Amino acid sequence: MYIKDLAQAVDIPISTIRYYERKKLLTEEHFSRLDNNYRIYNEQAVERLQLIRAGQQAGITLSEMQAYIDDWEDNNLTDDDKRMFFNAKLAEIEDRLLGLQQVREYVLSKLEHLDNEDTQLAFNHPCEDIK
Amino acid sequence: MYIKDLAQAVDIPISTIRYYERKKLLTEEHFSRLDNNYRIYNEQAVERLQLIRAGQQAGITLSEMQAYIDDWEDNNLTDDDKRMFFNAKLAEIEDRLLGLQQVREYVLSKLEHLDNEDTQLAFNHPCEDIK
DNA sequence: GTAAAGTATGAACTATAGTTTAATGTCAAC
DNA sequence: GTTGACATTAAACTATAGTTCATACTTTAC
Repeated sequence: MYIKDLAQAVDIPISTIRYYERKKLLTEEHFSRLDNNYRIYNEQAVERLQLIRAGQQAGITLSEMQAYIDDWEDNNLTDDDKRMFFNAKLAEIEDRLLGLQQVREYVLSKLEHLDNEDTQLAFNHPCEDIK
Repeated sequence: MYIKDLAQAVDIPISTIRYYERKKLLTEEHFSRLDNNYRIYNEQAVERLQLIRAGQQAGITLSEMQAYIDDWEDNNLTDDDKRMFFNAKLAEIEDRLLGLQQVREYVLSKLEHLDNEDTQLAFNHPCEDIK
């Protein structure tokens, strides 16, 4: 899979794919080189890029992801280290999920308020300020 | 309320508060000046900063917020405009929630993998659900 | 009345996440 | 054998969201 094909497969610009490689988020495991020096990517590359995008959606930065991947792939860690690491990450994720859900409620309430406004406008009620 | 008090009230650095002012996210409506040129903030400032933080949680950039607040306060937006804006934001939030849940599943699967390893190694109890 | 703490300003600096550019190499088609 | 589409690199550039710095003025504490 040439870089162009990978870019199309995951809908990420070629320049960004090379940037991720510079940032060590893509390594030798994700591609090899042809004689002409062109990169040839494998399926792991697709998965890694999808994981990066999922992580970004979740508000995890590239360096956080990098650190996480490093820690995972470093076998200096005992199972307990790993468990602690993942439990910590999980707690962070749960926190973020909660926050995000709150913001969703907030946005939803604004939408409802707008809809109520419509019904109320007919009766000329004064509109209170939104939050 | 001096800038220090505001900073404490909303847990945002003083430098960031001044930065938001530079970015026009805080205006004359949110503070006045003493004779010595010190800013004195009002409750609206607290609310505005909380709104900014909530917006950021929802993935709204400062310039988006700036444009949105301007339009909102100039009454340039119809209710349908507002509805469309919030619906778009809602879709983005749902996206982020999905991404976050994917990452949680991924982390959970890693933890389960570790625990299964343990079960085989040490006859440990199966792992109860975390969180 | 001097030092420490707080406030002000503008400008430079930082980090993150890329994008763009320039210069060059490769390959397939005509 | 030249054109065009693709590939390579390093380096410069951009935008966002701040932070830090240098310098200076004000207020509070001792």
